[in-house]
Amino acid sequence: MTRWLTPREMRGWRAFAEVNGHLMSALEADLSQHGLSLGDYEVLVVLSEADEHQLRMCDLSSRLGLSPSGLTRRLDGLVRLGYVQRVPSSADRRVMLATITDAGLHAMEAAVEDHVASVRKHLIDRLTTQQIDALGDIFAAVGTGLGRTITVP
Amino acid sequence: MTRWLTPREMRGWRAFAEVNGHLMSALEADLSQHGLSLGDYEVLVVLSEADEHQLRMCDLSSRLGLSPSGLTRRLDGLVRLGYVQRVPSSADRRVMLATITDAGLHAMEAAVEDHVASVRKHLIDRLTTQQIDALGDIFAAVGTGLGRTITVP
DNA sequence: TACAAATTATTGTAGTCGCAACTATCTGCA
DNA sequence: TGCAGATAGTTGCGACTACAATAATTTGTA
Repeated sequence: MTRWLTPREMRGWRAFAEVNGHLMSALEADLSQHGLSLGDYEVLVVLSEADEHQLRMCDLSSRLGLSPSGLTRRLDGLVRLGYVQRVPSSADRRVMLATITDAGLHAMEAAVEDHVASVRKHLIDRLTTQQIDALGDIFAAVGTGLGRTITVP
Repeated sequence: MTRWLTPREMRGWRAFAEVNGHLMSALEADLSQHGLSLGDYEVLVVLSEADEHQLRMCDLSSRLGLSPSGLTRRLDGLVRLGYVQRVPSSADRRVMLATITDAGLHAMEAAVEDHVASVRKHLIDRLTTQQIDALGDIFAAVGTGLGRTITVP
């Protein structure tokens, strides 16, 4: 027996489903002025917050929700830009450590101000304080269901 | 002067940013058991709710957040499956009307039950009633900022 | 120790999408 | 009416991504 969505559940789901993509597109478009895709930017952010500015490929791909091959190609681009380096791990010779370079840190810093403004403009500043808390609660709960823990710096 | 994100704002944004993709991947994976991508499914839903089961390509691409060319290719696939037909508009010869077929309606109906269960499992049933309302309010507000109006059947 | 199974990363291949360019058609205004 | 500009859809092309297969290395167990 199927439990259909109630009108209120339908409204919540549909609003999310319909707006989600447009929101990400808007953020992506704003960020492109700095020559970075949202995906590239996320790599730089995650690496900049990692211990010693480096992370194993497999950990990074999991964090970013990318397939291993997807991350390999994404890193190819960032290496070409000089923002990231590949460093073989001395502890495990299967492992490549993705390391953010000084140039990568500078590129990220150059973009972060506009990016924060973009997130404010399209998302945060449209919400009340209660809604911002609810947003965190909602996606933390969903993330838990998906076996994810949210990382907040 | 940049207004940085407060810790609570950062938590809301990061939770959303980190979980969003994983949520959509989970829904996509569940739906793939019916041989449909989430994108294909959305086309069928939108067309099934449209007047006379048909929509102009440009209206459809806007609704789905796809570029015109992206919609052309997506429809190619659905036409090949027999789920959608292209019908030239008699009122405007530039226009092609995308029309859902009976086979398309059946394919959608065959998938909808599992899809609703999937949305419940990963999203709705993890939230309180208040959070479900908040989800609708939040994305309706964001959608308004992006010039979108949410459509609820 | 020895070897099967698991783990890590990359490459080949195919599917998807957006941008720019193009064709066809319509609209508005002189 | 006639024509410039706007609008609708498709196609070429390049970028991005996932899946499957592959190679290298490590781990667990007999």
